[in-house]
Amino acid sequence: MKATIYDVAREAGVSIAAVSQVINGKGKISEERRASIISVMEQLNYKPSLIASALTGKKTYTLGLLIPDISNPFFAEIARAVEDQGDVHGYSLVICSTDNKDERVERYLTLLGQKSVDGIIIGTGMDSGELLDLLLKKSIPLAVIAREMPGHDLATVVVDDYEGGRMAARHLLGLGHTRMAVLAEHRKVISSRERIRGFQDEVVEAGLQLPEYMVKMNGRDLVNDGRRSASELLRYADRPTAVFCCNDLLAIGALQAAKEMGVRVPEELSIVGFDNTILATVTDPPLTTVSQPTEQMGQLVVDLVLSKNDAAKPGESKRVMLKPELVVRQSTGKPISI
Amino acid sequence: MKATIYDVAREAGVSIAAVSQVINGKGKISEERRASIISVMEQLNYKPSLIASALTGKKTYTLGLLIPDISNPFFAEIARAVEDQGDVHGYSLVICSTDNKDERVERYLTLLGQKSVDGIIIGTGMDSGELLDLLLKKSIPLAVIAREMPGHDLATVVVDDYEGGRMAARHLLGLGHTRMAVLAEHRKVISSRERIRGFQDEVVEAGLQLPEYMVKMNGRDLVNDGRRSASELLRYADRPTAVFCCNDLLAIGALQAAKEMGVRVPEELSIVGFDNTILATVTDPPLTTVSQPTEQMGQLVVDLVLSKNDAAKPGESKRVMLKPELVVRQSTGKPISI
DNA sequence: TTGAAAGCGCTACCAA
DNA sequence: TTGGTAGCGCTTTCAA
Repeated sequence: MKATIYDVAREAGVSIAAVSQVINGKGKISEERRASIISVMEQLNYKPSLIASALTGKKTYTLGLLIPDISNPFFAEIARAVEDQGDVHGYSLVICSTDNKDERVERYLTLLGQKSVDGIIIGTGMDSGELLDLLLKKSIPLAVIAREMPGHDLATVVVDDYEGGRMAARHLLGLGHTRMAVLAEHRKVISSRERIRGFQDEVVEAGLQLPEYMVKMNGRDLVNDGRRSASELLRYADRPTAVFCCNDLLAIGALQAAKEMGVRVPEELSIVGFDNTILATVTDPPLTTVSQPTEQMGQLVVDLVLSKNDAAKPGESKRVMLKPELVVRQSTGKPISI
Repeated sequence: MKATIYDVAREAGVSIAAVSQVINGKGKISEERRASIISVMEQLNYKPSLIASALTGKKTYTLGLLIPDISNPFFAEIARAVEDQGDVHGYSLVICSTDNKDERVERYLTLLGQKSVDGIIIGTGMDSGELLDLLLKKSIPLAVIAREMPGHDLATVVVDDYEGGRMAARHLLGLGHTRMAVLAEHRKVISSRERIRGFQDEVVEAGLQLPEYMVKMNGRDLVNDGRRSASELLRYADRPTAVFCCNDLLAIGALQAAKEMGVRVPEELSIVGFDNTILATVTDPPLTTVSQPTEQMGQLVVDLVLSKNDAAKPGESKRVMLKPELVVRQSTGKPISI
């Protein structure tokens, strides 16, 4: 069986209060008692139960991370960054893959609440704003990463999605493209919407159009849905010479569609991704993509949710918006007709 | 503030015992009391604290997963499978990326112990067998995935690594290769060793050799280390015509090295990976690789650690060994000299 | 300095 | 059926 504080106290011939003191390094204890207690603790291999300590109002040293899917390399990278920074402060990480389904979001959120985690980091889309209020009422710190959470004043770390979209468009426009398409995620995903908006604004400012039928929404199975959507685009009589994909997974789908249909990339179709995951470096051809600084984002969001940062003006949540960066590889080029 | 069982009891005009009854669906309560209590619970948005309930000896509904790195797509897939199956039984998942460092393994293991998780799934290498015994003594169920844990009789789910190595070798031999090399992980990683052993046995049985200088060990930064190792191999006067990589990440490194040095794949160098991650489908050329059934593995290991499977003979731990599968893509071909 | 004791929120046993 | 109550393991007053 597991040793408890009572075992240690008995063995050391002291009260449990004394043992608690040395565990927490507080209070006054004579050096010899402390030493003897410590030695007993080691001997019994005693480790204080975090459950019990949490019940007395202390921390659980657990953070929750809500993301669409841990097997999506982008979120896996975010998770790793969050885990590492949490680890720095002694926290461990509960992973919650939501598939962007409200039902899963809801279930996970209440579960994390019941487990009294010390903070929840949200990196997934969700409709259920009420749930957040509930959590807030239970005074669980919340922070948002890689997403906006409109209508809620939460600490947030994002990349400038709008600007990222503009960068992608600027790059393609600069190459001379005039017929461009977009592969987006579910419309629930705000970052995706922002990227499209930026892309579109830039295109329109250049005096061109982004007709609605050139913008395809996609479901959960990003690669395959992206592939299907791209095939459709490529079957148009006025098929696009370039496609901006709201993440690398969709871009890979587009790449596959092009390959299947014998459409050369980038000669006949330029493809731009988003996220700059490891995937973008290994595709054929390597993907031009908009990069997010995942490591920095993970660090910042953990510090925010744990309020390890310099406290902002009270009542005003911190917002950090990082700059994306365009990484040009070989999946983009001049349109062949030019 | 968060509502407690006392709030509910007071509000409903009953004892906390009654409330506890309806939470756990046990004991006898009249239908009306039950209904009224339930309505009060909803009204107060009461959710029982899992911390408190865990302290009374019930489960924590938390599982720990130790893996080298969640940002490695193979382990991200495993994690997703484990998470989903855990979710089926109402458990959430704490992710622990160890980087295969004993120090991290140790820290995470004791942390999980202090948090009284209901089970730990180990998918990382480790030297510290004593720690496991300690955990076992504290009666935390353990199970191993995608690894062997020699010297410990633990429930285990693996793929037949040895056979996987043989399959890779058979494939390359069948293509006519005679000078082959291996890119392996750190020697601490047993699965890697088994894969090499299988590969080597098959090669030797074919009357060929696998000299030691053709086997390169690699560190934590798999892609880059793989790239470096592959460059070395390609600089040999008797450079190999094929290389078997113990995972897809190493294979990608090899691919990059080949590209950098102008070595054509598969014409001048055939590359075989292992794991069949999403990466293998997007590389240029797509990777021939040995596939592991991650989803099935995740499901099985969760059921094992929760003993949801049909109980084995007591005292005898369950072992499940799944068959790998060779997925032939375009990174392998006949050696050019033939 | 030290320790007795009152919780933390919930479960489970036992008496009413 | 119901509710009082003794813990679960630990923290934290508050006296001694």
